[in-house]
Parts: sequence; C-alpha cells; structure tokens
Amino acid sequence: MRRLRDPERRLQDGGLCPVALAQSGQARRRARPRRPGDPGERADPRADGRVEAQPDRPRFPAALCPVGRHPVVPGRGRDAGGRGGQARPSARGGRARVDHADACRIQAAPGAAGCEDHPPRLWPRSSLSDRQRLRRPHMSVVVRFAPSPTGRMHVGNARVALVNWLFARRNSGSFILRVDDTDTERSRQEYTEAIREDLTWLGLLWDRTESQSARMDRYAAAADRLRQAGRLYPCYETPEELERKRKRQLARGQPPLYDRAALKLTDEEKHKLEAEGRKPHWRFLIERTEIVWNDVVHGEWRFDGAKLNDPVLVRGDGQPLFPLSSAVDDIEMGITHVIRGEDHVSTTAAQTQIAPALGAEAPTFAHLPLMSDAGGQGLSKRLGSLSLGEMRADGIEAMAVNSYLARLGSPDPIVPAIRLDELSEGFEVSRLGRAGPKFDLGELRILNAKVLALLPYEAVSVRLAALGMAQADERFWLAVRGNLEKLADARQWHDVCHGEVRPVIDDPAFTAAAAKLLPEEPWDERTWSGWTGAVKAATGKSGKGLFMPVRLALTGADHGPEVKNLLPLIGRPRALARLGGKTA
RNA sequence: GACCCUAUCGUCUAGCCCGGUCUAGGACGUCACCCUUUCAAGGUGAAGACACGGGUUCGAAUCCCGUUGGGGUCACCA
Repeated sequence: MRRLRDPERRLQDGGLCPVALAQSGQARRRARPRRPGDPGERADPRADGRVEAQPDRPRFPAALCPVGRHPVVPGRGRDAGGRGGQARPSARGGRARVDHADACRIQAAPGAAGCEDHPPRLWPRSSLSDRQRLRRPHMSVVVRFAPSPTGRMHVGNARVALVNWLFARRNSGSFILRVDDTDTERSRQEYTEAIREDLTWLGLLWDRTESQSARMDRYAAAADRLRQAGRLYPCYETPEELERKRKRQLARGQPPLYDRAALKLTDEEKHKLEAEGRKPHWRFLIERTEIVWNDVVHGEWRFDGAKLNDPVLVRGDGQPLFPLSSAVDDIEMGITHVIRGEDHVSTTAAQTQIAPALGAEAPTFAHLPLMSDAGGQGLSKRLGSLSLGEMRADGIEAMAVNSYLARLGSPDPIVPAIRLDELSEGFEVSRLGRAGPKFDLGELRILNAKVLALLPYEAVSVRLAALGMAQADERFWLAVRGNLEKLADARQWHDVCHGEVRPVIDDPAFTAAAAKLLPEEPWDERTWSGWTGAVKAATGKSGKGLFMPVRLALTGADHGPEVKNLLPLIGRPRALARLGGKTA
C-alpha cells in the first residue's frame, strides 16, 4: 500500500490566512503567509473572502500582521491592535509567519519577558489567533480528513488528522471523515475499517462521515459543468502513448507536461478514434497564469500555471479522479480549510482553478511539511514501525502519540497531555514550521512513560483487567504508574503485589532480622517508615544498605515503585515469606 | 532530468524580513551534582548548533552569489 495518502495527505489548517505571495526560488524570500493584512495579499481574492472580520475588528488584515520578532509579550499576545502589517517577507526560513506573532513565544525566552525592555520596538504583531480570525459571523469552520482506504494509517496521516481535528475543536468547527474511495481497484473496505479504528483509538472522533463512492453522480455533474464551460477536454492517448511522450520530453531535458495535442483534434478525428473503440479521458484546461494562494503554514505560495500539467479529471472508464472529487466535495461540503500534506501543493494549484471553474471559491489551504523518520527518510517510503497499528500493539498510548504530534514542528514544548483539549488549547496551525520534522520513536517512548504516569485509574482499569491484572485497583495503579514504560509493564508489579516473586537475598541474617520487626497488619503507607526505622535501630544499617536488601527481597528487583506504597499491597504473609527467602 | 519546498544544539525550535543587544535563547534527551533511608521524581549545573564556499560590511546566523544535503511533485493513484 503506498502511503495512505491521507487524502490529502496533509492538511491545512485554516487559518485564515492570507494569501501570500510566493516566494521564489530561494525560500528565503518567501514571506510567510502573511496575514491578511498585507498588502500583498490582496492578490488573492480568495483569501480575502475567507477572512472575514468581525465587527469589531474588522479586518483581519490588519490584524494579521506580521510578526516579527519581537519579544512577545508575556503571554501570548493578542493585542488587539493589529497593525497592518506590511508584508514582511521573511527571510529564509521564513519564519515570519504571521501568526506567530501571536503566540509568540510561549516559552519565553529569558529575556524576552522583556518586552518591557524594549519598549521601543513595538513590533506589530498579529493580534488575533487563528481562531479569533476565524470568528467570522457567517462562516463556521469545517475541515475534513480524507484518507484513501488503500493502506493503514501511519504517523504522518495521524498528524494531518490531528491537526485538522484540533483546528476544528479550537474553532468550534466540525470535522468530517471523508473516505476517498473513488479508486475502486485499490480501495478496500478493511482499510476503511482500520482507519476508523485508528482514529477512534486516537480519540479523533468525527462529526460526520462521507464516502466518495456514494457521490459519483455529483462528480459526473461537476464534470459536465466543466465540459460546458470548456474547461474539460477529451484526450485519446493511451497510457503507453503518454508514457512515450513523457520519455521523449525527459530525454530532451524538458518537463514532462502534456502537450495538449488533443485540443487540436477535429470532430472527425475524434469520431474516428471513438469508432476505433477508444474512450476518452478528460483533462482540465489549466489557465497558464500565475497561481497564488496564501498558505496558512507557508505564507504566500506561488505557482507558475504554465508548468502545471493539465490534470486528468475523469478516466476513460468514467471514474472521477481525486483532483475533481476532492474539489467538488470541498465545495459541496462547505469545507473552509483544507489542511493537508505538502505533497499536495500541485493538486492545490490545480484546485485553485477548478473551484472557480465550478463557480465556487477555493477554501483556505494549509500544507504541512512532510515528516520524515528519525533517519531523515520520507515516511511514505517505509511504514512499518511508524504505523499506528504497530504502535498500539507495542504499547504506545494514543495520547502519547497525540501529545507528540500536536507539538512536533512547533516552538512549543512537547509535554504529556492526557486529554485532547489540553492540546487544542493554544493550538495554532500557523505556529507549525515549514521544515519537515523528524518523527523519533525514542522520544515518543519517553513521552509515553510520562503520559502513563499521569493517567487516572479510570482511564486504565478496564485495560489492566484485560491484561490479566485482576487485582489491579486504584491504590495499585497509583503506586506503579510512575514506573512504567508501557501499560503492560504493570504486570511485573502486579505479580509483586498479588502474585509470586522470587526474592533476591544476599544477607539472610539481615533480612531475617528485618522480618522479625515486621509490624502486624493493618498496613498503610506509613508502615514502611515505622518498620524501616525499627530495622535501622536494630541493625545499625541505613540508607542504601538498609533499603536495597529489603527491596530486593520484597520485589526481586533493584528498582521500581516506592516500596512504601507497595508494601501494603504485598501484605504481611508474602512479605514475611520473601524476607525469609521463600518464593511467594 | 525538470520544477517546487526545506536547511540553527542528538531532537523540536527561537532569532533571520529591519546586520551589532547572539560569547546564538528555550524545551526534550544526555551527563554531573544536590536532595531523598534505593530507583524514579524534584532542584542546580554542564556539554551540545548557525550545512559549505565566496562576497558586501567596521561588523553577518541575519544581506548577496554559488554549492551541497534532505524531502516532494512531475499517473487514466490519491
């Protein structure tokens, strides 16, 4: 399966952003998206449209501002005023995205606090958060995650789904799960199920689900409209012929663009070809002008329409293709923000023309940079351990994945969260960087342990029981959760408390002495200090010399949860036996 | 091959637009020390980066030129 592309593999977020301009070659020049206010933006009508302002603070535009570097105010700033910014191109990395401004540095840099220090620099900052910008009266946010059921989800897809979900949640919008199953040859029901299962596991529940295979008539109708508008033309080349043309172009060092030979066909020629049994496939006539849109994560993105291939929208067998179905659905489902992977930019370029050709405005786009694995390899090339299914089987908590993915690539620190709302709370698509981050499983595992340490008993009781830990009650969980890498690791401690353990004893005389001093039950957390205090007085041992032998005898291990908490769970009979060297 | 995107500590990044306040800041991880009657947690501290080469400049992470690395796209896939 190839990557699942999420449907679009990446998402976009919405931001409202503005249109930007493009950058050209070097990235550096790219300005980040500017926010709407920038003069430049206006270039794209689309953008303006979307952004609406609120009554009081009308223009986003102004608001958007660029961000600059300015220290931010302590909190995030949203100051109100926006200032109109000018577009400020950012520099190389372009980091200047607008948004940023707002949030700017949460992790405030030390000095930063200082805004005060630098009073003079009032850099314009954008004052509105993504969400605030979105608060337009008539447009509520609608996003979608559109995977094609041709494989299992991996972390790259999960990131796109999560970003869309968080964006919707943060803006009180809705999140649609749209199964991109127009490719009947590769789509499989089992993958649709697997995707639902993975999303459910992550907790990314959808407000609505749609299936493209059920909307074929809509795509056919849209194709008719495009034909009538003269934007969709029939082509009769066979795949082999096209392949030959491409090879020839490549050999000459030319870009492999379709030559539009079909446009020159006369009606007779077409009839003749059809008489031979050829079925035409249909291409969208791209207008060869400059295409510009303001990408929420990227800033202005420019694309030379002359370098865009006329995309095939309908196959010879009548099946609609992704660029069409996706554009139609985004329009008809009222998608306001398309948040997808950067591997979709060329599709976006085409869609910015398809939507208008269909009489609609294109949504706001946000293209997330593609993640790579720890070695820097593209994720699409090797799933394996980075598939959600495997992670789950490996004991990774869904919230560990969410916590990691929600902050990766942003300047905000990655901290363990046990609820999705903790993540949506300050989430801004525009804070995501434009460079592709590496997904490090090692970091995930560390986060996983931290998430486990925060989970309340209710969150794991059923799973503990399913794992065979019948006597794992709340007291047990609270005692051990801080010492687990994976939930299943609790089993070792469950055995210590309720099962059998082979004690490790180096100094029988010492443990025997300690056993004699073991108090009568009932026991609680205080039992430990009272008992060890007595042992210390009687044997003269203290510190590690006192503690470690007892721990080894009682648990059979030299590390683990505090014995203070384990002791009451172990109980006197077992403790006595183990101190005496007996497996119990 | 063409085109596009991207490039700061091991990792995620701040800074870059408006050159000096950067002996480059934070977080995670790592190491050390402290604390704790173990481990962990916590506290303190340390090590750790401007991809490379030119240029401009009194001064460049920041500007210019070039190179290199990584990723992506060039399907009757999505």
